[in-house]
Amino acid sequence: MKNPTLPLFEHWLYLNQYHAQIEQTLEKNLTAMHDLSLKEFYVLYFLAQKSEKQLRLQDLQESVGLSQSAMSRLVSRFEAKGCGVLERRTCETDRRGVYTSITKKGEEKLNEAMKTVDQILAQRFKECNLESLFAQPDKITP
Amino acid sequence: MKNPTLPLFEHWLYLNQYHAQIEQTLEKNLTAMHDLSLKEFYVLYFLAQKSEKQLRLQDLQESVGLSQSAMSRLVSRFEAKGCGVLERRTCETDRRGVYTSITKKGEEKLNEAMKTVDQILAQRFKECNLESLFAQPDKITP
DNA sequence: ATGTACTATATGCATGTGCATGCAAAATAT
DNA sequence: ATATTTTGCATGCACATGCATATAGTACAT
Repeated sequence: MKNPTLPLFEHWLYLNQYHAQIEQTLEKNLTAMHDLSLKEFYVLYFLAQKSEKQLRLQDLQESVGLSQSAMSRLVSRFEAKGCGVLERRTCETDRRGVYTSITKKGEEKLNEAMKTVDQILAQRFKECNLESLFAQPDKITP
Repeated sequence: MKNPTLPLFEHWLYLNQYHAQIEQTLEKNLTAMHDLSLKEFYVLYFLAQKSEKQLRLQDLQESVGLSQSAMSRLVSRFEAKGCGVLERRTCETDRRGVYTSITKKGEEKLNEAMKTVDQILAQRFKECNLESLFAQPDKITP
């Protein structure tokens, strides 16, 4: 007797669309203005967060949310781009491991790119009625 | 003098992770329990929404948020799976166009799958402090 | 010390995606 | 009416991804 398409799902669709729009805007602007993919930006961000300015591939995958193989190749491509924001180095104490570290140049690039990102996020977060996204779905259509 | 990594971005990361987790759970469960990808499910949903139970490929792309070519192939593959939930038919009045329509069997499958989806969404929406996701970021770290 | 199990990353392969383009049908101009 | 432009979908191609597996190094058992 229930409505087969409950408003719960419509909420998800809305959230989905909202997320996709922001993601696409970030991707487009980072690429155009900083020659960075969004995921490359994430990598720089998570590296910069660490005081040692470096992370194992393993830790990067978890943070960014990619598979092990995808992250391995992402970092490879990123380093191969030759923009010098990133370095790979075999771990001395465990020579299976690979450390990826961000360079000074990388931190500067990150800071510049972060300005763009923050600007976009500020605008998007403002222009959208966020509360309605997460009003209790049950209470919207009785 | 500003902090180079403003909390605005952390909010985005949180939203991103939240979104990714739900999406992955939906994908996994739809595949396992109903032999449907999430995007196939979206297609069925948008078709069922229309009273005519059919849509142009063009309209489907927009609704689902895929490129024209991706949607063309998605529907092709979906039909080719042979589960009989979907039909493609050339538009009579404009023979360039293609109508995709959902079958009775498709609607039943959608309803079953929707139960799974709603169940997951209800759980995920509940177990997460959604308000904190969208508290005004400015006010969090003065 | 040697063999076995485990771990971290790299790589072959299949797949889904977007972009550019092709092709057929319709709309428009002349 | 014919030529040109536009539209809707299909398809070649390049590429990023996940899964499965290979490779190399480490840990553990005996």
